[in-house]
Amino acid sequence: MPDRTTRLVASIADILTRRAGAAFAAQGLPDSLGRVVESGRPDLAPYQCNGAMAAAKIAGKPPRAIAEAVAAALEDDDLIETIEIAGPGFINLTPKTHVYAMRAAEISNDALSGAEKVDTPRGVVIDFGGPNVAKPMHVGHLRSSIIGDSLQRLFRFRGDRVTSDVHLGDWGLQMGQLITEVARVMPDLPYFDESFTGPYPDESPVTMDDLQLLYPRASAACKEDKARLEEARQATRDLQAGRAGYVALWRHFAAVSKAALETDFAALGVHFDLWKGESDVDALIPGMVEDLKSRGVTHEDQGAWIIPVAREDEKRELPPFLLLKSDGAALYETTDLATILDRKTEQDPDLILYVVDARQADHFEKVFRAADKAGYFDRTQLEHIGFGTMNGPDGKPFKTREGGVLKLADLIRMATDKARARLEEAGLGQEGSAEEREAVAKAVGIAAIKFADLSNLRTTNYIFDLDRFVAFEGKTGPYLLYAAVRIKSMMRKAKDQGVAPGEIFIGADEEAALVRALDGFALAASEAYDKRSPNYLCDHAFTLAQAFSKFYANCPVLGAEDEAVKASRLALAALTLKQLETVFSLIGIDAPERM
RNA sequence: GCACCCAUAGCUCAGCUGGAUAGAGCGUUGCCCUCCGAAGGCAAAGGUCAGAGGUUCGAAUCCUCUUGGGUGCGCCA
Repeated sequence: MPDRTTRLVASIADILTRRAGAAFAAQGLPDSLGRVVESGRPDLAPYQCNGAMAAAKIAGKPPRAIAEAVAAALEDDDLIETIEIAGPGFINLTPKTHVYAMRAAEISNDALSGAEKVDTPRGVVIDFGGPNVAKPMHVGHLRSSIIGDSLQRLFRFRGDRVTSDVHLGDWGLQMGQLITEVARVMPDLPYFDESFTGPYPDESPVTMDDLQLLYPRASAACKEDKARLEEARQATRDLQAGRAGYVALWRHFAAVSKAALETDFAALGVHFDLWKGESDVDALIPGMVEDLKSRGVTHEDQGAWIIPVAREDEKRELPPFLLLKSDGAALYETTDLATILDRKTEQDPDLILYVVDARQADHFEKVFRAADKAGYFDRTQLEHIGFGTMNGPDGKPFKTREGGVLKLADLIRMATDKARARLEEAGLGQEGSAEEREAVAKAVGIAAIKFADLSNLRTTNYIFDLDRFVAFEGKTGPYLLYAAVRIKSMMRKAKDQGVAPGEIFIGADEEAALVRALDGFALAASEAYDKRSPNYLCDHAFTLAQAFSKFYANCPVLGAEDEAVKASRLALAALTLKQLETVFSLIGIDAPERM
């Protein structure tokens, strides 16, 4: 039996890092030099440490001498098979095969599939989605929703206490525009009669479809006509001042919109803890403004109340934070600041993340600085998680063929249609019921969209190409689902044959490589967490699926001659499936039983 | 004008705290199903990492400049 005196309880790279770090420390050098990573030259060894070269400067010794001392110290290590020095001082490490077996067993028994919890869990509010009342969700909301949802899943997974908030756009000028538009179309409604004493009807005078038609019309009219715009502004002020008819009408807008939004988010598989909106903090604004005035944080400038946030030592021309417009009305900056106050009282988070289009970077910088300056919230605990836009094939923000914005619901339907066509074309998943086939098509469509979005670097723009996303070959969501489904199929077959997973041991190279891939999850999860970038999770899922495919092609599982090999390989397959599904749960996709 | 994001294979993109021969996927050209789902595997071709300096034993990565593209910049959200 292999030597099992040492338990790992960390990734293989981390354990080797500790061993190498100790060897550096023994030479009086910083243990951080011992960092071991997966090798860039897997033909030489699976892991490498480059610390000796960096150490040469500190120690004033040739790097090879340092590397040799490290190698000598680790020569008899119970985890290391070979340790070799190459080139100027690269230390190449090959772990003993039982290290892989031990690590596989650990990951298998681990609730987090090998990932690690954060050291100190924090309370985190994640603000994302950000849809508006009266406007249907469109592709512009897609990234915020998908990235934000993945982040809330990941932060929870790693142990933080997360509160997600959709932060509905329900309170600005757009509401006044809408109210005045409805007044034009249906002037006889009681909402516009100031002498009306109520009660107002329970039934909304407008449907979601009506709103979608009325809002763009109102918006365009206000752009063209100044008087029309002033009318909308006045209505906005009246609404915010509590004019009963407007408030009643506004409630209908909100309720009708929310119902539609809930449907969209449900289709996307995105959940929010809170459905708060800008209007919810309206009541906090007068007190906040008073507080800021009395403490001299804000002052009047050109008729408006501002908080200067530009700094002397920087060249950028950051405009001041606008607390109140010259007409006394609040802006979205105002509600964002008030929302910070609200969250401080309600959740008292250690961190607030705003998953919003990168184009709003300046806006958030102003809000964060203002919050800090007012003493409401520390700047370091506020983060704008910006993202690039989704562009069409022409490299410009995505538009439909008609030039309009594509609704989210239509996008999902398009993806599902394509997925269904591909499934039928390939003759896959056709044995189930019509309902099952439809569910599979939808799962594939959603996985295609989400994976394509999340696998891009968060900060860059990306080109939307549905055909590429829904392709079943290559680095796509559907391919990942396929990889998982193939394992599920194998597990069913194993059960039928009475084969059970057993103890994992490593014989073939592909088995070791598969465990190395599984082992990489801890790093992927922490990178994704630290950088607030789910693309590390996507990369990991794909790397793992690829490693499994190689294993699958070269290592017969149920066809293995030896019963112990069969049981070990089946356990590896089961473990891969488990971790794959864990990663899926973090990027919000779901593998069906068959497809 | 100022600030932010970006430029890597024909196309779409990765590249962690600077490390060896810059990686995937698609596409192209071969090969592999009497064998667990070939939506797969193996192999080949394909690169002045936008350009120029600098720091370093070592730069796609860090610094400066230039070019080219995207975005934002006082009372919309």
